[in-house]
Amino acid sequence: MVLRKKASDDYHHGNLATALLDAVEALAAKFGLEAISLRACAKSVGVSPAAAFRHYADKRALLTAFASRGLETLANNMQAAREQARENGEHEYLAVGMAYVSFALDQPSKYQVIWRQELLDQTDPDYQHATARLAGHLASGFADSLPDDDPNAMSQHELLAWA
Amino acid sequence: MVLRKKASDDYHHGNLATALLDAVEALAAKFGLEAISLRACAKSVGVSPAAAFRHYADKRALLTAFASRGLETLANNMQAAREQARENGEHEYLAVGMAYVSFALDQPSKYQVIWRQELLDQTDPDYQHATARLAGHLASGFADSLPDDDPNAMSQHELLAWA
DNA sequence: AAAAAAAGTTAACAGCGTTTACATTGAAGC
DNA sequence: GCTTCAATGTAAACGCTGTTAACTTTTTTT
Repeated sequence: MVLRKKASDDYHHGNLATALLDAVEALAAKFGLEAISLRACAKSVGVSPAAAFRHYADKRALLTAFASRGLETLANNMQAAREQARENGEHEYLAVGMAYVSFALDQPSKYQVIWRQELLDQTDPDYQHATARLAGHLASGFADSLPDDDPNAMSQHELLAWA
Repeated sequence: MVLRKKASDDYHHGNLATALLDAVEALAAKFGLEAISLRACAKSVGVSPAAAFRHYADKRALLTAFASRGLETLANNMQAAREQARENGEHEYLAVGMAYVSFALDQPSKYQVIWRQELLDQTDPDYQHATARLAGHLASGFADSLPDDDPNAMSQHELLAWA
């Protein structure tokens, strides 16, 4: 593991990979997913367009990494919600559903990219790991009711069909 | 209404608007939806790129017209299936579901573009008319069971949420 | 036949993803 | 401490994209 003192030296950025992910997040929130471009991300980070290719094989890889980060965050939220529900003796699958809906509402740009399969590389190991985690949490409440007034019932259907 | 004698004169194509739609269909079937470009469509029709803009405001309008044509076809299929089911005393909603699934399987490229909202102009009158027709047919069997082993149950959910 | 409208053309613009060749930097080994 | 080397940046170019502007040709209308 190599540690760096500053991220703002000059030539070397220090953390360009995650800085690019942050740029994706910011641009997606501002202009929408479709408007995202590698060049714009690079410019917003203050780096040349080609620099991005030192860290991601192509645009698809960058978006896949961004989606993976979002999936991991969502999985973390679900895990925390489940543990708290278990402590309080509440239904875990409800907590999972709530975490899902909260994520979708609070972070729409992160949420949307997760399901845009045509933009992602589904063979990516990190992505597969993240989706496996998420599927595990979703499966926790799947044997149950799927209440019709639950807005994420359809999305669970989707997830199952795709995973 | 203006009639033309030939579609292959020289300068004037005669039916460029629908020829471009056919080109979209052919290219989508061959290379996938994401690979479709205005320039490729124009070239495949044998016309300059700029010519497309005499008939469609932009690429989105072309894709929307293509989606509308697909939706109308699907609605026609459903209508025919319903009438035949009624004659035979069968369930109409089943016929509608069958027509839907058949369309999705037989014409995958047409089917896919229909649901790619981010590529379409949902304010387009033709598109709205087509979707309204389709929603009407789908609603015919919606009060009924939504059997879990019916592959288009989810899609009906989707359609309802979006229409 | 003249004028107007419709439907093409070529050429250009800015932006895109991506590659190639080169420059700079930080770390490792002598 | 110098040299070497890999990591990480740059600049410039390629071919592609959607789109526009100015112009030409054809068809229709008057």
